[in-house]
Amino acid sequence: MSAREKYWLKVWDEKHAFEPDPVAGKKKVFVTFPFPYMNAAVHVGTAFTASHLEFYSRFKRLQGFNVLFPWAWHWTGQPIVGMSKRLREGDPVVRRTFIELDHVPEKEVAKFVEPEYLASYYTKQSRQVMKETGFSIDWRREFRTIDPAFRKFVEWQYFHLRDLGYVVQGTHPVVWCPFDKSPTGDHDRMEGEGVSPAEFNLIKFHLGEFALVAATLRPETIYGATNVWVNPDADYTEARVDGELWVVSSTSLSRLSEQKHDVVPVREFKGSELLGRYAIAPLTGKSLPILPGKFVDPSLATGVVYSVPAHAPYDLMALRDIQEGRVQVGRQVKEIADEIAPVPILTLPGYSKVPADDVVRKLNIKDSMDPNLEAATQGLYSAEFHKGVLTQASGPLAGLTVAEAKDKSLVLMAKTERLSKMFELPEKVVCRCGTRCYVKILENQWFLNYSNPEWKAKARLIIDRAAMFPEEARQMFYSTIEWLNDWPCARRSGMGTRLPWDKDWLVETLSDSTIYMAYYCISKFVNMEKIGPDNLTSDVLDYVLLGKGNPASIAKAAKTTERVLRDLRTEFTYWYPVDLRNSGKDLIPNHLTFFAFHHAALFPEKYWPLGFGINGMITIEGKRMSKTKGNFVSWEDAKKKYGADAFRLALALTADGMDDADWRDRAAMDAKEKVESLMPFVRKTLRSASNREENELDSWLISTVNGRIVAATAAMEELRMRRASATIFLDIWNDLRHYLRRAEKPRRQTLTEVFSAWVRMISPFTPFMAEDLNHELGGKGLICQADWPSPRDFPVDEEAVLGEAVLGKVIEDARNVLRVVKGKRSRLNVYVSSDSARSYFFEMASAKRKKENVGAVVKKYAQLKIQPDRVFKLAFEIGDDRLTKLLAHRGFNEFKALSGASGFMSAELGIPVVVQKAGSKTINDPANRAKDALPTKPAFYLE
RNA sequence: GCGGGGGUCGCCCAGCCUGGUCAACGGCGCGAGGCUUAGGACCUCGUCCCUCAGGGGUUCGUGGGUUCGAAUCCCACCCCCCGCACCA
Repeated sequence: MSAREKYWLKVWDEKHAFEPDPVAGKKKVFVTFPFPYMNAAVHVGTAFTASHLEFYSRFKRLQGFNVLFPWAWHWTGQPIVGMSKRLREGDPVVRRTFIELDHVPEKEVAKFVEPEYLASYYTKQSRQVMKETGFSIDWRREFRTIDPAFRKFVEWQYFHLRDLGYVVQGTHPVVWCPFDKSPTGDHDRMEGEGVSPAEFNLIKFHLGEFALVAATLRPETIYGATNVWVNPDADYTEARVDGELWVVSSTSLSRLSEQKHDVVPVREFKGSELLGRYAIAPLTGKSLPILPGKFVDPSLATGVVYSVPAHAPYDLMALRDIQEGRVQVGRQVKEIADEIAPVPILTLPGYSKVPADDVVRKLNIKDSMDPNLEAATQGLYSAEFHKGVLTQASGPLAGLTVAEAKDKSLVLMAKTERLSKMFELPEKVVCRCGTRCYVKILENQWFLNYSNPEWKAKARLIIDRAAMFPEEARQMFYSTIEWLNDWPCARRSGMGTRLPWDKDWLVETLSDSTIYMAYYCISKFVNMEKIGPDNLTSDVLDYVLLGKGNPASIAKAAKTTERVLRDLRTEFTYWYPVDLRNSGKDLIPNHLTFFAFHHAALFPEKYWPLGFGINGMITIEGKRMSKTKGNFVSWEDAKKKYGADAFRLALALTADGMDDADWRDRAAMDAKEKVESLMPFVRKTLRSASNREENELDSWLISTVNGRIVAATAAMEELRMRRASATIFLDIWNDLRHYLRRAEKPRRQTLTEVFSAWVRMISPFTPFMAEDLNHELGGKGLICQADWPSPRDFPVDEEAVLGEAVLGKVIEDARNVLRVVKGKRSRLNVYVSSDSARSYFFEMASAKRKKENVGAVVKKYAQLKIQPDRVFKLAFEIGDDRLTKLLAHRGFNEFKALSGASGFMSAELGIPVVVQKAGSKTINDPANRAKDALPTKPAFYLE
């Protein structure tokens, strides 16, 4: 960190510049960021998202608002604990992450076996780097989500949600790790990402007094069943399940019992024992032989399936394996199998009667072990589902589509009690701990009832009313609200707050972070030790957050003072609602929408959030950021490498709206150079300035700055930081360059005015440099407490703007001519249009505009010999806006503007330029070109 | 599959809502010149094709359409990215 940075940090700190308290009558802005999770230090992605709030905060402060930008740290949940645990178990990958990627000293890593130490280390480091980057955060309100006082706040929230009926209990299938004794989410899996429980139909085939229970996802194919498959090598069990006698694979018993089936095993035997026996199918009543199928996985559902060779490639190939002797079976079984022919049950356009045969041929599949069978199955199932129609062979299902037949077959089988259900994972899932997962039905789980239509409606209302930056994000919120179902809001493990009425459960991490912005109003008092966790009773929080109850008696009961309670209430009612919450777009489908839901549930409308800012995700040099791939830039690395100001500016210039931001070293280095050269540029410019009268060029610069202020202000208001910072750093800089090139002598007064505005405009982005520059320019006080420039102080002089625009166009045209015309040239004559040509043009243009007949005008100026279509063409080229301005400023003296710049033109074009006015008597016009001149379009003659 | 966002002149990207001032902003890269002992930085000009008077031609994923006029509006299609839940 540089000495200057240290100095200004100290000054801001001493002045308490970013520690706002309620000020009655002063308008406020309350901005928040979704706290970062502390299993790692903050990175450039965090910085990018947070920087929007930082720039916005500083901007709003300059606009005179009382701005609160607080910060906190998320410790709740599984990953911190998980990393600690893996470290304790000696996992080398975790250790390497800490040491090589996060640069944590060995000595510290040793202590990371304690999860809270791990989190506190990263918290400390993150806080430090954020401070050094100059983030204007009120650190007095900082907290962690496991702080005792915060826990009281979460408990309060959950009591209320339960009372309101938004927390409900339910039963639900989950992917379960028997070792961790916990649901295994996508991110916790070694294998099987994206796999979720599917509901299998269990179809009972009568086998004497038993039911041989086959599992299927395609019950509508029952009429095409030709046999039943069991794995001859696997163990099967006769068991009493829910009071019935079932035959299923032995391994399925434990899973059935996890799914609330009542299971009592009776006798275990090998699958081969079943071969050659017959089982009676439901609906069809057909007696089907039981055949050996090695492809049958005993650990998938019941380990029994029925065979539909006409429509299932696996079944077809398994059957042929036996028929064609590729699989050795007993003679009796072989004879049975030889008798079996596929039974088609549906028609599929573009396929033969036996579609399974078509696909098998097409993919050149040889036997039932062929790896292409999976793809064949997928393809055929999907085709049949969308285009298949059941035939007469399917009896009552005839004429139905597959989807319809599926439903009807299930209804029919349920009627005859030949149907049961079981959840199963369609693919293998392995937990990070290495244990194979299965489906468990969890009972009495706690859910947030997001499916509740009234709650949804209220959440939608928040989105309807809130400001949204960018606007496109709004639709994503609406879709999320529609799609959101009940959310399990409690877990068994990790850090966090216990459900106050059911201490076996911890409030899940996303669910404890929905209204915590309100807690920033309380944490200030907790950190100042004006109130402690023990004082934060339900009644106290009811009073502070909802205004309920009598503060005097509540204070007494809670062993605190009425004064403190009233201050807390004032704090809350002053800052709330949240004016702006900014985050990456990845949080829309969960956190941000939860945030809306919970505010809708707990607070009156006047405290509902008012604004959402959404930005894209960050990539590094065009690639997704990933620690394991080494494609990772920490906040600290970036800040150290480029310096605080340049890092901030680079963040601002990266992206706008929901576009993904690409972090490039090259661009950041560029920003660094800009930042470093700004001060020398200002110094040099001022040294070259003199005191003189204001001229047209000064008016032009002032007018231009007016437009820049308007544009930058609008962009800041909409959180378009790239546009704002580009206007401020690139456009204004270019304007100044143009001014300096044009001006023979830059005017000190003009420059001072522009620099004064400029330094304030750059300050949200590069606050350290802005303070330095302000100091350099002799500004008093702190720039972070100055006023945002007003366009009113930079009046627009339309004629000066016109003059500069015409000059630019003339130079461009002249360059074109000079480029194209070869040969000797000694000077360029520029003929500004005559007064009569001018009048002609204006009269024509306004007549056309008023849709009047132009004939009279043409006649009136006939002696000028200017073709009317030239006039229209020029009017068209000039464009509506500028034409309006020209018509409004007929006094604009084009000759004066251009002749005043003849020296400049000569220098720019590298050839002497002589500006003359057409129609004057002394004009030098050997080629008779002057008559062609029109307003803003002078004629040229190259000598 | 569902939902959202995109495809622009070598690269990154602005413009699209509110059609014409768009051969299309800005940055990078590249070329020329200036400045400099030199390099870097900085400044200027150029960077789709053609053009000896400010002009012309062909462009904004593909194919249609609306319009006097489309990168911008409508339709269809192709391609890319992101999210899809018991988890931060």
